[in-house]
Amino acid sequence: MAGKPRKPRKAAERRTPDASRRRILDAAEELFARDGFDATPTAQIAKRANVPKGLVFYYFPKKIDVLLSLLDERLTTSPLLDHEDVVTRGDVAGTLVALAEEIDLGGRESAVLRTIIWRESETHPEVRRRLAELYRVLFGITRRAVIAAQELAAGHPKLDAAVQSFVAAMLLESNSARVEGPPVDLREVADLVASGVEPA
Amino acid sequence: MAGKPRKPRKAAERRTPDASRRRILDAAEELFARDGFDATPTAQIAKRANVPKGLVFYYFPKKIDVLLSLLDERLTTSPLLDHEDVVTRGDVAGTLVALAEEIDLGGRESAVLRTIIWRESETHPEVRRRLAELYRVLFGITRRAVIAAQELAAGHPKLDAAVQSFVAAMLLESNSARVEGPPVDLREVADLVASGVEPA
Amino acid sequence: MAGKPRKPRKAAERRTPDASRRRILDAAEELFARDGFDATPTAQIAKRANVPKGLVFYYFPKKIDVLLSLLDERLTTSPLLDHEDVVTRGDVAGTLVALAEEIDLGGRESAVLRTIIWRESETHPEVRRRLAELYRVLFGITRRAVIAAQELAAGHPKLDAAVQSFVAAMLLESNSARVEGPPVDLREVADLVASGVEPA
Amino acid sequence: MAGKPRKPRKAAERRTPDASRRRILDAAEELFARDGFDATPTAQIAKRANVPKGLVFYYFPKKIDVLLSLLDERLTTSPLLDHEDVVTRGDVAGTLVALAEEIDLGGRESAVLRTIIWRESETHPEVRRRLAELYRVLFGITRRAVIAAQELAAGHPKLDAAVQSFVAAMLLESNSARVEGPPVDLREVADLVASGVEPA
DNA sequence: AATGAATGAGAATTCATTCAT
DNA sequence: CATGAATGAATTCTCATTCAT
Repeated sequence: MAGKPRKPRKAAERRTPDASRRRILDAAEELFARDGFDATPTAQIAKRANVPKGLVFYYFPKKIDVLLSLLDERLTTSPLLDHEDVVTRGDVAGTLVALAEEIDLGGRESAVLRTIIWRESETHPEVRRRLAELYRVLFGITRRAVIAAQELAAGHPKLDAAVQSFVAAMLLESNSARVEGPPVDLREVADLVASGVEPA
Repeated sequence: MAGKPRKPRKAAERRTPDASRRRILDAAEELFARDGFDATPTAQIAKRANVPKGLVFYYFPKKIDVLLSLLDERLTTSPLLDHEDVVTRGDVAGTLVALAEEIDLGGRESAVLRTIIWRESETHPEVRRRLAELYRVLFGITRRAVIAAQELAAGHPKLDAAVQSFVAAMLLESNSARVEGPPVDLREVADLVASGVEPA
Repeated sequence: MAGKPRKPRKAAERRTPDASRRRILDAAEELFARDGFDATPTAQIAKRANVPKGLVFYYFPKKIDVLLSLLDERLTTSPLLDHEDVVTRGDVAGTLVALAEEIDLGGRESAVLRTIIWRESETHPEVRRRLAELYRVLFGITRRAVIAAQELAAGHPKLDAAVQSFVAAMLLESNSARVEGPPVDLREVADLVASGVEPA
Repeated sequence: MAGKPRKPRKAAERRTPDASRRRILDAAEELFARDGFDATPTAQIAKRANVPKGLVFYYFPKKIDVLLSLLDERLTTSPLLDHEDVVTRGDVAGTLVALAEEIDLGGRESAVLRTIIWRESETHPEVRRRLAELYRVLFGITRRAVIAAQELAAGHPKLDAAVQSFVAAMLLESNSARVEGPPVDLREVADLVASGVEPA
């Protein structure tokens, strides 16, 4: 080791601008997920993305912009939209479980989400705003799924409570797993919640 | 390896040893709660505690030890113990709501808890371990409260789901409020959850 | 984990990259030689090199890397190589004295060497390894010089002892002079040692 | 861990003042030998000596005084005196080898010596002075031993060179072993050196 | 005489950000 | 457009030394 002279780069393997930008976001996503936003130096992002350090700031003037871009660009294409396919008519519990699996807050794809949910929400107002929005989206999706599975639920007085309970359980489950805390059984929670909005 | 000798200063008017230590923990508690662990420099803790910078490290060799000590020493005396008084026999929902108010995850007293729950759990393995323990404690308290309110619930197949749902809701509620996300109505969740474990 | 963002300043008139790095090594060399490794703060190196503090760590992530780089890069170009010119055929003693003068462990050029020989060898395993290597090199050079001066010496049973004695004397001489201890007369030692490997 | 409240001490097991002082010196000797003077905090000395931190400074106002006291008090009682018993009349080489074994610069007893010889001699003028003295003592002992073994050597023109060579070899040997450098064979050096001062 | 809490001047190291090329 | 050297404020942590008790 020990600070050797640096070696010049070949300008040959030039990438398209877009490719570099994506590589940076890819790298940041992994690192933020693994180490958190604060604990990830921009230099490390650049290194993992295999781009020069300056380029990160070329595309994202402030470090927080990397996270913000991640949220903006990868939440819309993320599993947060369109979940018609998970719905099983007449089976609210089954629908909820399928939904949880589809959203998969604990999975690799949701790394960015977990980062902001469990960690960076207070760092920056922009991030906080997006977390609030995320909660809203989760509520919306879940509510729509329940109603799709059980039309009568639409006006049910316990619908909101059911939705809130299940979203809360999904969130807790993803975090509990992460810290090796006591397990949350989403299937059982789904049963409980479903029984609350099912016709007597 | 700290290099050269330094010259000390006059010692200030002596406080009792314990006083200084407590002042440091008090200051840290407030600051961690407000700004988070990483965003709180030890120098600021010292300043707020009105003690010299070095004293923080005299009592807590590593910064993380301040947080750990906070967790160790203030979680047992925290609102996490003894909640017999919130129980209303026969009223599971009422009991849960009272419990939530008593625990008050969103309140000032729980500032440290919130910090680790929502932010520092991944920073340090030690903290993660304590978060897992915290979840376990929350589950335990809630389960005992439900059973105390409704003896029949003890063997109820949905007891676990009910407990998990309500704990999850309490946690989500405290965070949702924090980020100004959509509100969680703990009373309604309590009703839903209670109906799941009540005798038919 | 360095906390909050800091705001940079205007970059000064640009030097060639290599220039800064060399300036740092130059400064470190002088300071390590004069004050020792531990007693030389990186800040002082930067100051003497007339570069900002951060640049030292840009090139040498850890302080020890400065010393290690010094050893790696300035020992090969140091007076430790090629000493054919000091050899006087048939005059082992004269050759040894000339060699000692050439190597000049006590001289300005050998400042870094002296530092690690007499002081930092135990600090860091990396340095220790290099010191062992240095001893080996000194032995090698000295042996080759003796053999070059006296071909018969090649297989002489006392060759090793002669080499070891003279190297030891060179080292002791450089240190004894440094601490104003009793003088070591290398010429006399050379005579003694030479008489041991000369043909009867 | 994490800065627990301190436990009061029983004033019962009071030691004699002298015992504490010696314990401090014992601890310092081991630590200086193992880690070097600079790298050994006074706090660690106190801990290993099992005395309160303040006591170190009670007996030794400055840290350097610990080292200085060590040199003053343990060099006179050290194996540096009286070596009549190692002398074998007529066998200079054997006498030198026996002497080296007796002095045992590489052994545990000489830890302090090694510390100052190889490391701290430049730290403080006081120490440097003592190192010079140490060299002088080593020279004296060795010279006396040689003369005792070989009376004729007293006026021998190569006596000084022989003494210097052997002392140098002893020093190099202890250091070379320490850093796992190439071995120095003191027996062979003794033979070489002895042959230089033996009658033809 | 003994003690351990108190003190603060550094020391090493990190890192977001700038900017000349 | 791209790049990597440059920058310095901020941070954690160390430790000899003092001193009230």
